[in-house]
Amino acid sequence: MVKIRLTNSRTRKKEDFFPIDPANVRMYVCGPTVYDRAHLGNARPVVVFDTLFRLLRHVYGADHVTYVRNFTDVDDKINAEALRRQQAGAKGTLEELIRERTEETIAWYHADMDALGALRPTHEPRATEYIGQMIAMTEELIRSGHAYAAEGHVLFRVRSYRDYGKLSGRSVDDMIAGARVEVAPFKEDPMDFVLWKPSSAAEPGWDSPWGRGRPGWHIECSAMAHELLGESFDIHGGGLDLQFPHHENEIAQSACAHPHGDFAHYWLHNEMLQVEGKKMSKSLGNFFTVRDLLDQGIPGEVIRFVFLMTHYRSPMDWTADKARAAEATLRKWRAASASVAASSPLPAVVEALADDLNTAGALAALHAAAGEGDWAGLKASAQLMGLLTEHLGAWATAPRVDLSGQAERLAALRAEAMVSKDFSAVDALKAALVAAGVEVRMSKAGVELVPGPGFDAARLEAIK
RNA sequence: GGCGGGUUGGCGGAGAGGUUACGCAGCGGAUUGCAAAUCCGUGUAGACCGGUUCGAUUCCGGUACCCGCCUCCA
Repeated sequence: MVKIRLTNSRTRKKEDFFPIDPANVRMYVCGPTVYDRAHLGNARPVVVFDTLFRLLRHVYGADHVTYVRNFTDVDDKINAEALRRQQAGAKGTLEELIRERTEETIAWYHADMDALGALRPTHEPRATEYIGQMIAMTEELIRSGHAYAAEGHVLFRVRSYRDYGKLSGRSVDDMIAGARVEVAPFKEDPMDFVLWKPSSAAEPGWDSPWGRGRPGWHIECSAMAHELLGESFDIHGGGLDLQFPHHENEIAQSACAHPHGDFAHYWLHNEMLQVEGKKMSKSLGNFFTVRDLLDQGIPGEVIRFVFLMTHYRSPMDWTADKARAAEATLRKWRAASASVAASSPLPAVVEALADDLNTAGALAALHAAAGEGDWAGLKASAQLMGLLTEHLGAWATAPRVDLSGQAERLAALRAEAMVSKDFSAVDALKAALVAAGVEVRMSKAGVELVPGPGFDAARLEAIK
């Protein structure tokens, strides 16, 4: 059995991974809020944890891993978008427009993440389908004294959980000193956070013991993880920005509501994404979605490769340069392994992945395999990482065009030129072919024409 | 202010207390009418200052700089 080691944010150490039940390894990852297209930053945890999912399936068996990633479909940005549509004349109630918006966004999300070669998780629960469980959990927290109702809200009593702040290395008192917390008259303590809040008529709401309202953000993950994975499970993942307060709050709620469980054993956090050295933000004009890149003709497989070039715990810089390098490598590997059947993943690749998901090291092992001409091993290993798979490969398939006529013509001109020593006609045709995106290979053996990345059939037609 | 992370050769980016990372680019060569593609060869890097050690880029301490979170943006 391959020994997996993971850096546990909770202990800040790299630890051997021991699942609670090897027959059912369980992982929960915080998913997107479905109000708009996923931007590139959203895609990083998807690829990171997809890679971990694939590794776990490889080690424990495909049927022995349960991966849950939620859709947050209760959110003020969704409400705002639905309201905007209604005011713009869209038909339907607010609830219908919200549902419409989230359905649409989820479909986009699936399409975009599929394009990155991410497997669908075992379960993709939507917050709106677990409101009952959230209410039940909130009631339990009130009953056990960890939460209190006030003015239609229910708040978690942070001081009632001794270990609050442990995951992110903060103390409640330090945080109060920072004083960047929402102060509300009904809070016992400024750090207390919302489990339930009242909804106005213009907001979606559900009936509850505290009146019509909606859940706070953090409770959904605790409720869904409990429902689908149990009181204790193996891995909880997400972006580093979620470590505080989101994950801290999840732990507090879950630990207090289910004192006999210990929630997640291993916490994994991926570092953030940057673009050309800067944080991606709308104000800097470097904000873009996964779909934007795909529409520009950058294949999802290339995006995935670029992500895997950097270890998940380091900030990753997206650059056009890296995309170019990744595309060149993938083209080479795809061409070389196209007609080869995948064997089994190389030990060096599996070991690199098992060592805290060292994807950069795994890619290096792939390069080594390429150097040795082990295309069967390379293909199997790359596929373990979600690369060189069937369904991602369409972009790299050379256009099916018959270039034999041009090739014969070029060969004839060349043969003449060899005698006359006047190569101008040969060079002119070659230049035209290159301009049309055709790779021209001439050797003693003959002339070979291969459609390249920028192949342009129209320009080829123009050559006569 | 609090907490956390980082600083590796032209660029990207890993591992390992002492032996070539790797990729891209570059350079040299083979090959080619010239190229392209391919192949071969080629790089005394480790922010700074101390400490531990026979030996540190790798461990420990400090300094500088950068970044993230604490503002429901992953």
